[in-house]
Amino acid sequence: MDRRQRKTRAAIFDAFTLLLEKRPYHHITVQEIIDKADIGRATFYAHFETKDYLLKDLCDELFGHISSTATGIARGQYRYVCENADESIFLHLLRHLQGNDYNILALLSSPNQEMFMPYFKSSLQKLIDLYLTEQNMGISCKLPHDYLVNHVATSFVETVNWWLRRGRREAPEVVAEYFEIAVGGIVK
Amino acid sequence: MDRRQRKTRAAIFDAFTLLLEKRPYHHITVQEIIDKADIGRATFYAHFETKDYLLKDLCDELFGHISSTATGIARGQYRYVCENADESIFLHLLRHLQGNDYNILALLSSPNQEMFMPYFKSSLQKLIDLYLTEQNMGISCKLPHDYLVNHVATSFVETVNWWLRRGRREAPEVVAEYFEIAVGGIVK
DNA sequence: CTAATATCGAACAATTTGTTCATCAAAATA
DNA sequence: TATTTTGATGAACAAATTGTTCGATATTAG
Repeated sequence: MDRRQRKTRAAIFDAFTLLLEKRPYHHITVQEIIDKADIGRATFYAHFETKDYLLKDLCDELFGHISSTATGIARGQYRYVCENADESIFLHLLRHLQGNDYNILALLSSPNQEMFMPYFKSSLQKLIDLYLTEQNMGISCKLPHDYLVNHVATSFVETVNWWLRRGRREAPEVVAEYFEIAVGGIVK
Repeated sequence: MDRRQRKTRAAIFDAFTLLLEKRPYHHITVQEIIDKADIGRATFYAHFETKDYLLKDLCDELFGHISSTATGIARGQYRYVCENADESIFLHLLRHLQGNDYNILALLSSPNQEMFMPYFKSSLQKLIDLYLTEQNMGISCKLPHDYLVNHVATSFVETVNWWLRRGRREAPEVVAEYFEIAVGGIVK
């Protein structure tokens, strides 16, 4: 990819992200993005058909990254066992969230939180599906598989949102503990 | 309120609801609403400042109704006890959803499902908050009250969404059973 | 160096929004 | 019933925004 294209694309993503952190998506105009990114109008439309496609591409990049990281973790050494795991996969995710990827955190704390939830959730679902299947968990319980996956994924997303809404006062360990109490009864 | 006002307001709500059932909120134009409601342009703006306010008013009406019904139920005879309740409050809500209020169901099944979730959830939160506090439940467990309320409310909303996504194949009793298995471990 | 390609910026039509106003119709009131 | 008040109408309007086009310029890759 041409270096110019890369720079333009990055400039647009950065500008868009900054705007999304402050104001609701629907109130952000293409012109604002263009101004903040400091590019020409025609250039924007050479990269993205519409604002909606821009959003989609941004989300794919952000959560695709998390998703692959998560899948990597899922193949690894972590076990979802409430009693004796000293680092559950969910604690790991929380740490990962808090530490590296400030962008995702900022967006999940933004006025557009609701908009990003589905992306976040669906990347988690892949992970949790894999996880529950691999470890043969949740078989003994009477819940349909997809119901269970959805329930666990949603509960984690909501746990993160609760954490963020309160300004991340609790340590990841505490939050992970809450989450495991909340869903722990089912899959063990 | 003037009969003309009532009729106009109802016409707008009906038209808007019909449109919301089929197409995403952001793609619906004020002009479309006007056309479908068969009213004058100026009339629309005499009733609602913007499309956003119209949405808010519609939601207040829909979920305010559910919310007060729910609060009524909460004051009543129902108990959230998994083992021996022959009709939990949640089952009652599911029946109520399936039966009477087709509009809410249609909107929660629509392309705008995500948009209505927060309203649905917050009306449930009031109910669940009341319920858990009244019955002194969830005290023995180590979760913060607001975390617990949020978790239970979200789980119910997601249960309903799961049910709707699959075309309401299961009987309300079965769905209520799933829900109670999912959250049952915590508050007993 | 040269050919290909990305950016620029201004100009453009098309859509949508929200307002205004004079006129007409319906409701409340006396 | 007659009068007054209020709501509905629809056309016309400015403003904002969108997505496109095109010739000129700058940058990259080979």
